[in-house]
Amino acid sequence: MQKNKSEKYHNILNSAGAVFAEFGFYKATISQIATRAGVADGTLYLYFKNKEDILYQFISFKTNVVFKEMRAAVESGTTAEEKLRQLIQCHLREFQNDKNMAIIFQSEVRYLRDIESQIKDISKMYLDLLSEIIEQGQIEGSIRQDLFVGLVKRFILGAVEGVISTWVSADGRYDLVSMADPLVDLYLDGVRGE
Amino acid sequence: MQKNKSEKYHNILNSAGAVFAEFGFYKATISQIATRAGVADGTLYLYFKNKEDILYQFISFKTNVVFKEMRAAVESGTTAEEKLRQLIQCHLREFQNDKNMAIIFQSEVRYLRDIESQIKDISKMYLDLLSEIIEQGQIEGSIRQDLFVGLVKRFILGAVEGVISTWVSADGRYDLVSMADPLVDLYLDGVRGE
DNA sequence: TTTAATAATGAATCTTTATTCATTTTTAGC
DNA sequence: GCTAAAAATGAATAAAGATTCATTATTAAA
Repeated sequence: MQKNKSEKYHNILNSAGAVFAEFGFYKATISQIATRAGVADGTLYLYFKNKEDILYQFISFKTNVVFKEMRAAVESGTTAEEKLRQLIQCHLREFQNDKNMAIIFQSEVRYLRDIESQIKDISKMYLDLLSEIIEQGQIEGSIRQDLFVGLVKRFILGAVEGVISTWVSADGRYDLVSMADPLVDLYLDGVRGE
Repeated sequence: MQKNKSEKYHNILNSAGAVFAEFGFYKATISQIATRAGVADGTLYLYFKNKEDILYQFISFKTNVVFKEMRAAVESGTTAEEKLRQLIQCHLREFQNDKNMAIIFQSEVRYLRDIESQIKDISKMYLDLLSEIIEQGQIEGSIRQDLFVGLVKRFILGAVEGVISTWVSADGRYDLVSMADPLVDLYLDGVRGE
């Protein structure tokens, strides 16, 4: 198994992403991935331990990339509200720009239940970003004090994921990023009338 | 294949639910399900077309039950706010009372992408319930007019699902239903301070 | 009790694929 | 251009597990 992350490695990884996204992990076959990558079946085993490892590495790689972006986005804001807007915008942008990733994160991550790993911590990292933002907002006074923060975080992440999920179901036919501000407005002000 | 939904049919369905929830659809085996149900492998095929059909029927059955409950819950309220509270409470209660269902809805429904069916409409039915409530609220004046309803619905459902998902990850160790009111408060009033 | 229909069994079959590895091709240093 | 190491190939292997079906057990009516 090669050690350096060569061009071929990433080529296979991307092909795998496309195939997993289209068929799901279990229905996807090694041959499909190999064919799409333009290599022989056996070649995959020079770069990956096994089929599961391909999924694992895909998710792991994407997670790293996306989190770097997200952290940068958060740091680009000053107030809690700015940071939140930047985060949600970044989240939607990254997923919009990589629909395979969006689909896989949505459908396959659940299958990694057993695999103890950094992967379990995808949401955790995200929720930690949110924690920081919420705490800052509470200090600033822009966010209420009387909140169950654990619930608020889940509330925010759940809603973004729901929006992404709908977008995926709609085959990515509309602009996802434009949902960011309306969504944050909902977080902040709720739906109550009068 | 039997036609009437006998006791054995439901026994198998429940066993399947437990096994699917524990191992996931693809890692679950027919033998595991049969053993847990206390019947022979072949017996499953007297009641179900194939393995996928078992999952399909499980989801289908649970969906019907839960939707009956949800509709009743909504109808038990008068104002939009009451209806929303009842719906979310019912949602959380039903999932709390049937963790296998919660896990399966969360992890496996995505796999039915290809299967065109009433199952695709799980969220749709739910979103329709929400539509009614939101529209009523807008007429009453308890919900703002200037909302993108499509987004609001997704926002609400996404957040509940997120909360359920966290509860499942935490192995169902706390009371899910008690999250209902705080959650609805978030929908209504948001997190903004002062 | 006999019998015919119905239900259940579980070992054998069949299919599908992930994985291996003996062989071939490519690469790069000389 | 030669050669040894590295990389790639893809046919053969092996394992798993879904599904079938000939056989056995159960049921219920006469």
